[in-house]
Amino acid sequence: MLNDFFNKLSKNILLTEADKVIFSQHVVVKKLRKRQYLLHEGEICKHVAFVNSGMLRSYLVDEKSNEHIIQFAPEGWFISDLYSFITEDASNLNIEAIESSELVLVSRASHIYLEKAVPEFFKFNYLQYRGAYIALQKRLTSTFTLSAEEKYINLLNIYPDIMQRVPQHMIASYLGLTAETLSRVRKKLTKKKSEHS
Amino acid sequence: MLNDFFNKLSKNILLTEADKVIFSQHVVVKKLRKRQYLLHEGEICKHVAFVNSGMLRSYLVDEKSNEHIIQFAPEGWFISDLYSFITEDASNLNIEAIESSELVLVSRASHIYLEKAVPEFFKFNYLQYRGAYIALQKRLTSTFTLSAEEKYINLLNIYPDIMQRVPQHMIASYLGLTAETLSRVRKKLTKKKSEHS
DNA sequence: CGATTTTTTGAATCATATCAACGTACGTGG
DNA sequence: CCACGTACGTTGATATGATTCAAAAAATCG
Repeated sequence: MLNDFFNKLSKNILLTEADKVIFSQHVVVKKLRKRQYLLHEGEICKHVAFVNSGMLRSYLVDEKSNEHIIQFAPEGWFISDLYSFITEDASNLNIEAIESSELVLVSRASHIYLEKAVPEFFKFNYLQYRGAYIALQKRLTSTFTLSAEEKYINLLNIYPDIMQRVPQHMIASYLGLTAETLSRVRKKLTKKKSEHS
Repeated sequence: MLNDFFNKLSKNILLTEADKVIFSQHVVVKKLRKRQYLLHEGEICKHVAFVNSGMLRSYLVDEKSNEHIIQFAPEGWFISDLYSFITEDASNLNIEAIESSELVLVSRASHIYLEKAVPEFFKFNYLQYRGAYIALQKRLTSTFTLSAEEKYINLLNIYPDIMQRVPQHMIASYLGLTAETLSRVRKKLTKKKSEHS
């Protein structure tokens, strides 16, 4: 059950068998069917979830009830509302499975415990946060500097297979576009492509 | 020279006098006059800078040669291009003093050394990265969900005195607006305010 | 003071959003 | 297996918020 989880950790840190035992005593495996939620806005985010299989999304709903996707988490990724998880304030995010998924959940208490009991896990989180910060900064600058078309192409460069897994309107939401705009962008691109050949 | 720096660290971690001695041997104090640069794009970012006094900005220039401000760093903040600093790839950011400033510089080698020699510094950076990630996520969502006017008001709520220190066109750049748009937003707001009274 | 930088204002333009309708595909229950 | 409902994607017409360009006004600096 926890193999993928341990493999992920092992890519960045050194995990002993003893560490794995400790982890296995402090994490919970959970399955979610498509469209089930790990977190609803208003709740306190109780877990960091590692995605063993499947895929989740976190999103926020604004005053005009438009959804804005913060993050996609396919297998091998983590997802949470870190702000709520740390502060124990109510979250304004929703986290939903967009495919049937298997998760490894780490509660707040376990997270704190594990960082002490397994110093390498503390280091792992250090690297995660740092990497997430850098990646998010890239996303912000592409939001500022690119047109709708460029944003879409840029995303495809980073995640070439994303269109095969994620509904188009969710991609639009992630990019900060409307579904209609993305549809038109794609149409224009396929036209360009056919002209080009 | 390093008092502000140590005070900043001490807000989140416990620093011993011995730690302070170690730090003092591995950091460099540098002064920058207004308009001087800590980093030009194309260079490798060699330092993380703590701002003792003054204020810096980091920004990126896009293909249309528009500037986009990534971060402001007034006294008490850190600034760097973390991506370039870590990977030692060329940076595409510029870091410039927008006021005469005094900085405490930590080189890459020193940063790595200090994280080992002063475990609390490792913890400090963990907290910094985590906090920076959360803050950046808020900024991204406000970019997605708010109008120009709302973005400006939102910024004033977070940094009430920012207009007193930063030229207006830089605020616009930080918010992802043109200087003209921000000027019009402000005009509209002062009108609203006067009507309201 | 003159010179440069910054902010303001106006008019035209543009990219994207909005609203509404339609087409298509999918999956579930009858 | 068909029919119906729901979700998803496309298309068109129109609206809108923000940008662009240009120039004047105001502020700042040496």
